[in-house]
Amino acid sequence: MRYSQLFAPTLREISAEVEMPSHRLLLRAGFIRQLSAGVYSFLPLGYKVLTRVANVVRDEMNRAGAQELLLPALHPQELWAESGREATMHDVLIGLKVRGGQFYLGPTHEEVITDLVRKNVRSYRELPLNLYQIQMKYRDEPRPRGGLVRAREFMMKDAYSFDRDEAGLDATYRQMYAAYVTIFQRCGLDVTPVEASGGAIGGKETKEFMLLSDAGEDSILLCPECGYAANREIADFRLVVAEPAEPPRKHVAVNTPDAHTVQQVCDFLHVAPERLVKTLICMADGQPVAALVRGDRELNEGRFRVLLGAARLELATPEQIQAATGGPIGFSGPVGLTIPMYADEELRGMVNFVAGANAADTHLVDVNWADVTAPLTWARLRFAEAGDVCPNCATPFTERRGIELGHIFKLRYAISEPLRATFTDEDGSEKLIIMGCYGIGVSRIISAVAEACHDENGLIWPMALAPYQVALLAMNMQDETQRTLAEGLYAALQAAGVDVLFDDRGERAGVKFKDADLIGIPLQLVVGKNAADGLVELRERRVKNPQLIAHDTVVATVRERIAAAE
RNA sequence: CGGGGCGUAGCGCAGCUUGGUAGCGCGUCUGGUUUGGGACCAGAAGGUCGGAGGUUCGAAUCCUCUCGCCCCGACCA
Repeated sequence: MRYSQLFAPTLREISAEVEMPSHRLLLRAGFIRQLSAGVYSFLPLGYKVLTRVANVVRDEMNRAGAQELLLPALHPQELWAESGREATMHDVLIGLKVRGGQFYLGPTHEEVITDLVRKNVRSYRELPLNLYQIQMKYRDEPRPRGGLVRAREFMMKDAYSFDRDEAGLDATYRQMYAAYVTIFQRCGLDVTPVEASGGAIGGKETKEFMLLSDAGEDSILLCPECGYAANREIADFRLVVAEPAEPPRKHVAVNTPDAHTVQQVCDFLHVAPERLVKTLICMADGQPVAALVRGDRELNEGRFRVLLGAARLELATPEQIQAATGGPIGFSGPVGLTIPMYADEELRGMVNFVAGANAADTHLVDVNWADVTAPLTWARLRFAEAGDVCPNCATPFTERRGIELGHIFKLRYAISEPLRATFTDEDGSEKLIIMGCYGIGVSRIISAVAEACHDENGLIWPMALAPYQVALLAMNMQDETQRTLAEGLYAALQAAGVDVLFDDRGERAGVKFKDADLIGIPLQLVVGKNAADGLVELRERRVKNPQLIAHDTVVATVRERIAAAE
């Protein structure tokens, strides 16, 4: 490709509003442009990288025995109602009216693929089946961010497996796990598999593939000793129970005007947050329940929701709190409460703690569990955090942020049951197909690689994903010797099957260097003053190690370097 | 959805506090000189100041509403 023909509008400056390095660089280097929040165009360079990522994924999926197909983006509303996910995924569904009824833009394709399979698969002889698609998905994200990291329209690879039985699913799952490890490795990413939550769809035994990064949206707890790694949403830990340090006293009410946050109460009473029991009033499918955690801890709402078996769980509004506790928000406490109460097991050992009095501007001090008369259920309610210890080896966790790039999990019958996707087994009985689902954020990988591979001058693509393998820079196109040599090398490299971007513009050398660095092509071939001696300069974007080589060895040397890099 | 920030020329920004001729840098166009790390000189074009309403003799600037975008949180197969 000749740079003079290429549509790659690079930007010298970019708005200070754009913060994430990958986002800034992808915009500056002319890979993507935003149309709307979370909606991006892929320009030629960005599209080439997207295609390269997709091809790596495709390659490994095919190798693992999955078959590629393409599914509709328009999904009839009835199908989503049938699976029951119209309700659970309501918030992200983008609906639209079409002649013939209500449709949704596909946010994921379990329903569509399962419908396809239930209509076309009858016998155990046709199983197992692993089908995948690489295409745009659409979600009404509450908050798009970070460019391609979280978009409303994004490219995703999703594979769906259909097996006869648990053993078959196990085998497929393991196969996908191995394929994922290879895919991320080929993309040059150091990805950490972590224990994860199945989310709204449920499903046990699930792994997320995380790129550890400060820009990540998920919190990961890592055991430096045994390698246990888990998303904070589900991370397990070994509970260290404190022994009561003092005899219980009788509780008393104290006036705490305007102290409705933990911090305010602590400041006012001069106690540490871990001496407080925080009482959170939640609405579980419309019914009020109380969750008690230590003042300095965070309630894991997802875990709590699963514990309650509720479909929906949210924090109660001030009005709902008033109705459920008789007091205003910020002053709730377990003493005298009549709604169902769940207390974090860590609280068992606490004595003489502080809690709300369910009355305005009032807290109770020296509260003890004996003071709580209504039934109380002990459970694990809080998030694990750095400092908690590994469930396997009791080593303290470290906590990191991560960008989720892939997610594999066993759906089992979560979709096939409501959709009645069955087959006839060897013994003539009708059975539900057991399913798995394996996603990779293809467009997100672009951001992840950009985030992991860049320097102050721009992007640095790994050879396998680079938009071009070599940037051929002619320092001075006016110089006949340079121009002729560069044109010759361009033709020779193309003939040798090298993907080369030839900067044939009339720009000054500095501009060409800046653009080449910004775009991040791994190899740079510089035709300049040494052209008269038949010499050109070869260097790597990553390390900037100029090396003079004879013009007639260029093709061979470049091919060697490419092979070495892949 | 809660909190914070920002919308002024193609891009990046200043001007707004204290109302009075809309500015700077980059880019673009023309001519010339340059040519190994985003050149220089001369000239030129280019703006409904996000939108609507209001206050005022007069609004980019003050007030109200609204739309869009960014960041933090909530949410997230």
